[in-house]
Amino acid sequence: MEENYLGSIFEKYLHARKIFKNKEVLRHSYTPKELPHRREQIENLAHILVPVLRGETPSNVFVYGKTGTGKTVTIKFVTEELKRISDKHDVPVDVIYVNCEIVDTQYRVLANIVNYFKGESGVEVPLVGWPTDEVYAKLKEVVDARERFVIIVLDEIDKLIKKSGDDVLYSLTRINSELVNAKVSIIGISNDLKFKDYLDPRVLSSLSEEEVVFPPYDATQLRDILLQRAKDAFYEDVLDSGVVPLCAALAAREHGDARRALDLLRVSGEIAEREGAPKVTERHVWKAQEKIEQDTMEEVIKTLPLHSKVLLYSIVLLDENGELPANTGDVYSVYKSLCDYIDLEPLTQRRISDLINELDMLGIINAKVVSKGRYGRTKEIRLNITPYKVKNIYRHDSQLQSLLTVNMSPQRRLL
DNA sequence: TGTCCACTGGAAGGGAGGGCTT
DNA sequence: AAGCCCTCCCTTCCAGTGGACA
Repeated sequence: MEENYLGSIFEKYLHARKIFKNKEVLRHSYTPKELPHRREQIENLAHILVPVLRGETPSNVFVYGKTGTGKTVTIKFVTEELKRISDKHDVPVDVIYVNCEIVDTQYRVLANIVNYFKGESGVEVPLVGWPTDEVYAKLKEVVDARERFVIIVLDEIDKLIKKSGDDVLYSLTRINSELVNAKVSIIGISNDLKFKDYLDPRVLSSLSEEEVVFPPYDATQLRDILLQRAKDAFYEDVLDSGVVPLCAALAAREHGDARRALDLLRVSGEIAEREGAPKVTERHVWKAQEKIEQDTMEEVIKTLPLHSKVLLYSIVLLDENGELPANTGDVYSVYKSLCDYIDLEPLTQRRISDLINELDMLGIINAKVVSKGRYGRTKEIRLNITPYKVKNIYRHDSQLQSLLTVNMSPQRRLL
């Protein structure tokens, strides 16, 4: 019996038509051979970088665009192409890619650059320990070891500035005056324009000698991108004709995010595959949309700090009691009882007020400031997710499991 | 028209923790 | 190791406020 059952699962998969030819093509990290609708940006960047081939230092570049507008992939594409051509003409070019979301301190950025050359110089900077000055001196030494062009790509540069200030940029943008052999130029990538305000004007003017803007894709452009990738990712005829347009339309709604579009297409395929369906249909796309949204929401809630989780649970309880929308005071009193229950020192109402705003920003709840006249000014708080989902997530959280057994009387007494 | 509620949200400052410097 | 500094999280204090109600 057991074997028959298992057997039938295997049979089902054996006979199901294969969906994916090459799933890698749909990953964010994949660099396609062609980038639709980015010709203008590619040409701009090429113009900016082309002096390298004549032995001149190219301008620094500042690249701006929202997430999923193809900034990183375009830069990678252009720099790889530049390297290919320059190799052919015997112009030594090194491109160093630094993701500042991960490498987010001055020290680590400099260390990363020095370590890029460790094969050649034999110098390796440890993760911590050296004074920053020394790393910088070492950097100059290894970079200047011979005549060459060094292009430093600082992706998510806004994160670096916000965390560590603009000292790194200050030193990197004027490093050329201290080098004899090598020339350095910088490509800064950001999805936040406001971060420029934090920059020293001298750094800013030096960094944005040239600027390249990546506007969001519209639905038609997203469709072209998806079609191009789908050709390599899926077997022929497994995609219903409505699938790609729907993925494109849904992603266009989310500020034209190509990453989101690719995720949708990939997850749709995965769902179809798991169902053993012969084709990917629009129904699978809707399911994928729901899954992605749920997954991100779940991830957000899971990584919430403890007090925010307890706070969220008090809103869940109020919801189950039919007492939403509630105001700050109500939520705070339930929160305090819950803290009491699990032996947690409660935060002050002032702090909770901020945490409520944070939950609102994350889209988990809605908090609107209203004035109830005689009855004061407060926030009106609503839940944006079903209580069931929250409980489900807390089920696996050892600190919060005990909350799941708590019920609330209509007088808001915990039972 | 004024009062007064139930907060809001700014400001200042404490303390823990982490990284850099000495 | 010790000192310093910065950042983050949080508390305390408080002036400010939109509008129902008298």
